[in-house]
Amino acid sequence: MEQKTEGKSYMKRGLWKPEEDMILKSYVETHGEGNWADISRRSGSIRNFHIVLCSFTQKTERGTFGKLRSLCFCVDVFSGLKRGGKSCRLRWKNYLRPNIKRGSMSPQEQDLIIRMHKLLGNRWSLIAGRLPGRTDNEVKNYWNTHLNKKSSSRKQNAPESIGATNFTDKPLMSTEVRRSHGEEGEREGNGIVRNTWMEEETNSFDYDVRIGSPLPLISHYPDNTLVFDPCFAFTDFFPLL
DNA sequence: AAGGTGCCCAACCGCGTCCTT
DNA sequence: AAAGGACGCGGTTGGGCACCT
Repeated sequence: MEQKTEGKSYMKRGLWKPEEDMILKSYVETHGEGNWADISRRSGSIRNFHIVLCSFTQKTERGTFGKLRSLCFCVDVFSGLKRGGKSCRLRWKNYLRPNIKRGSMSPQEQDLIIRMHKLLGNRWSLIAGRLPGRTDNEVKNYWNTHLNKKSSSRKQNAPESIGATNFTDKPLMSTEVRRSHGEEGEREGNGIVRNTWMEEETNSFDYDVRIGSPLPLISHYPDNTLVFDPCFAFTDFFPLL
């Protein structure tokens, strides 16, 4: 799904792929936040690229199992990430930014949202500012799907403590990541085994094409188990390029 | 098992504000 | 002071999933 936006080339839309996340994350870590329009503007001019190694551990109710390692080549930064600036900013702000808290709202957070909303109305960014790790989009969605109904039904019924409601935990990973890692389900009560891949660590290595940095063609990861040749056809790994 | 329905939430859109020139 | 671009915010949409019949 692509569309001509922002008066430039055709921009990709829809759900973000893990590779795109990786590229955006790499860009922001290298260049900092802001200049979102530059990400797509610089698209196509490969100047350097990152190698990112992610480790995941599989946690089940029977304990923690082996690691899944995924090797990702982030063709920098200047990557061919055909996304509009707005889309990149939103993705970073709502999902990729460090310290984003995922999972269900605690009773305290629910209570705070209700009280703040009573005070400020739909000023979601202000409300989110009082909830560390929560985004305005998340607070807004949460209000619209959970609290709005509850709040209106509370007007009809007797006022109650909001902490009494039993909310189920949300998954820890985004929809697309959960799908790509084959998450089975969270309904432990129904006999379905919890099977969640958790990102454990990420290592990245840079190769600068501009200045021909003297990084070796063969790199070893900390445990000396992986080898990488940057002359690789990395486009094989990035259908989006 | 298959189809219908409703819910959730990530992402998009439009508009207002801020900043730079 | 004006214009244009970048950014931020709130409203809305729609894809995918779970549940129901």
